[in-house]
Amino acid sequence: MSQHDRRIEVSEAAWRVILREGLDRTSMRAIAQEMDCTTGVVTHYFRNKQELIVFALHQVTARLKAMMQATTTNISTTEQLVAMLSAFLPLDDERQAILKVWVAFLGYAVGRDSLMTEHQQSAAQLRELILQHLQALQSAQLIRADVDPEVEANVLLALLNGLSLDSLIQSTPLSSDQQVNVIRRYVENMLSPEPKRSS
Amino acid sequence: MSQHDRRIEVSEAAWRVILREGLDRTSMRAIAQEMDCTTGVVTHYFRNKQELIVFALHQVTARLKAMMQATTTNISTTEQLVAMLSAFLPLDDERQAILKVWVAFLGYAVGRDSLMTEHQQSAAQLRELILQHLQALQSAQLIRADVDPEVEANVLLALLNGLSLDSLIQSTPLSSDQQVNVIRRYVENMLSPEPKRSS
DNA sequence: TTAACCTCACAACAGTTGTTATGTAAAAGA
DNA sequence: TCTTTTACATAACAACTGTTGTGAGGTTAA
Repeated sequence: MSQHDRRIEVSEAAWRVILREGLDRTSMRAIAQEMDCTTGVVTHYFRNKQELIVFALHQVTARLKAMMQATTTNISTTEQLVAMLSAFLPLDDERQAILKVWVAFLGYAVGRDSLMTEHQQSAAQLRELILQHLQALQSAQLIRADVDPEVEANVLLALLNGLSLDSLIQSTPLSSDQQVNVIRRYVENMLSPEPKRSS
Repeated sequence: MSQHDRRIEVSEAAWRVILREGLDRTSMRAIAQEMDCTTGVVTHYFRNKQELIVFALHQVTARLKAMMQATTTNISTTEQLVAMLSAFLPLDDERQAILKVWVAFLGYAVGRDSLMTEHQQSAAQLRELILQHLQALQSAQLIRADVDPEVEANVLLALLNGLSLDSLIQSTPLSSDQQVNVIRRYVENMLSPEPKRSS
């Protein structure tokens, strides 16, 4: 097993501890215990704790990005855009877990400018991803000309983050179908007026 | 100064430390130092740290709720609804500070079920607030009959939370006007069809 | 075989943590 | 005035933290 893979194993053990105990109780010893070994492993693959935290955060944001990119790369219909955006939503256990870890890291970043910058860079990448597809769809005249892709990219990402939080902190959260439908309705509101069909 | 007021002073000192240092570095001693006194004060007014944390969190959620309720209690137009919702957005320094503290607490709640429940209760109250106004507007036939207030209450709160996060983690966040406009456009999409006017 | 290296266990370090007990001066109440 | 309570300061406690160093055992390379 390569050194890089081993680092990922450590960071995934860290995820599990974070989910179970909380980020502030995720100590070196707790991570090692989660891996059924000693702190020697952790210190061997990471210079110090901060490096581990940053690495684990990178893994989270990389996964989020990968989830959206895993859909068709060439988005030619709005329904494909909906599919890509929905890939971000916490619709299964794995994505819910990632969401919780992400939220833990975000809260941890308050009061730590360097970590908050990491979050901003990650968010910028996701925004760019959405933006490019919006611009492509607008070039193809599938969405209206008066829609500002720069703004709507922010709004769509905000909607995704908001719906994700909804599933976390609402006692009566939206169902999976409802979450996707919210996205779909918002996207369809940007559609160009339907060309008249001969009836 | 009453005992209750003193407790609030302590929790507000905790907020400042959280903003500056991060929640996990907000120790009893750091809070006391922020108040220019010793830990004797903190331990005198709070049984233990958890009680302090829960109290400070309650103060945050109470403020958020108060902000939305501070607008006109009787919402008879959709623009008043937009105003109420906009009161939640982090449009000034104070509300941005509260947002950061809230995010810190939310991340801290991951792995702590009791704290997460507190967040859910707070979110349920905000949802109820929005829901009641939506139902009233629908009764007055200002918004369409096919709009489901139960769903839209979640969506609107998700949009508010999402836009708030946007201002925190986007390197190119929406301006204040843009944030309000997003809310306004979404609300106006629920409007009943305009009654024909004589022209 | 010998040497270098990788992987990890283990122990010890100083610093920080929440909590508790004790002391003290001021305020309040009788 | 005497007593009780309030509002802190101070110090000490064990538990836990990240970090570092040492060394053992196994693998690889010469």
